Amino acid sequence: MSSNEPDVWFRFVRAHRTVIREIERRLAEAGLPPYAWYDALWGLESGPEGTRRMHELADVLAIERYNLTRLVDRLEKDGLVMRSRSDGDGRAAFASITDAGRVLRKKMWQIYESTVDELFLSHIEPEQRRAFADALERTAGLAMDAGVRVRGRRKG
Amino acid sequence: MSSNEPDVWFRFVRAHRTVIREIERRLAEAGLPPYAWYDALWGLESGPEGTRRMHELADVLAIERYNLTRLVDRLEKDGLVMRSRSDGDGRAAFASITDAGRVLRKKMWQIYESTVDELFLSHIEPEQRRAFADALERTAGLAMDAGVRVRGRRKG
DNA sequence: TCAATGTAGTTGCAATTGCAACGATATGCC
DNA sequence: GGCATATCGTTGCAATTGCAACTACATTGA
Repeated sequence: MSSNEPDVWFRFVRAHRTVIREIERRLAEAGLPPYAWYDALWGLESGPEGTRRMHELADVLAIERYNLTRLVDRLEKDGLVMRSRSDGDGRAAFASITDAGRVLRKKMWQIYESTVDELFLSHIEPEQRRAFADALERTAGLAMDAGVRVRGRRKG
Repeated sequence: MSSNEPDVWFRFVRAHRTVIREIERRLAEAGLPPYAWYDALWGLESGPEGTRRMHELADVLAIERYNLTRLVDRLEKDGLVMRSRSDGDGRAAFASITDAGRVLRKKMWQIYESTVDELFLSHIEPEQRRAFADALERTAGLAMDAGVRVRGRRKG
């Protein structure tokens, strides 16, 4: 069954699961919120004024919008994020990271970064990181072209 | 914030999500079961006699045991898998793929393989696949050593 | 022998996710 | 303008997942 080709993919999936699982474990052990919160907070903090439109944040994180809605619900309930609405486009909704959100993100970052370094980055030869990163970017980008946004009739 | 180092990881996560999402989309479109079923069926079919112990299969797939229990429940209900028990160790339970399971796996494989090829493999230069695969294997392996199995008191 | 501890698999329940559909706007076209 | 169509964000409900506890069996060591 294609002796070694799809093996890269299988290993990819396994590596993803094991690293994520370990990050979750260490965060929980430290009494911190789950992995998904970090990504969302960073997605906002890296945006202009710590703010992004909902659908844009969903795209950045590559998660579904209805899931983002409820993730932001949880973050908002904990005071880590604030919602607001646009004057221009009546449909638009924004989420912004709060000061408390920034503090928490930094705290999570310590565990997050060290775990990724230890379990993931350290196994990739430095001179391969660029090639690796490029390939992954092409992958994600093309995957989105191929289907993820087709729902929105971007092509077809 | 570490300008480009963890970027590999972010891209890794995004690539994973987008490819998985697209696989799920195409499987559903073809009226086939979700991605997880494929992996489980292949995990069994690739084992001796198409059979594995439950906890072994969970390790191969890098998923939690309680999730495997219920995944196998679903597969069994559809006649794709059969459970059996060991004579020797009274705790042991096995799962085996059935003929129907093999047929379904092959059907899913067509969509699965072409999607992975198109969205993932084709973006990795052939001469980098080995390095890529090796790095991923180290990653997954070490992650397991580091924590995943610690629950079972393998060290510490 | 038998208590203490470890392992395998499962289950109840709560949290999260996926799907389909909705209400509210916005845009294109006549 | 006004209708058809598209987008945005959300919600109800069903399916899946995560956590903690439990049953059953195995192993260890006094």
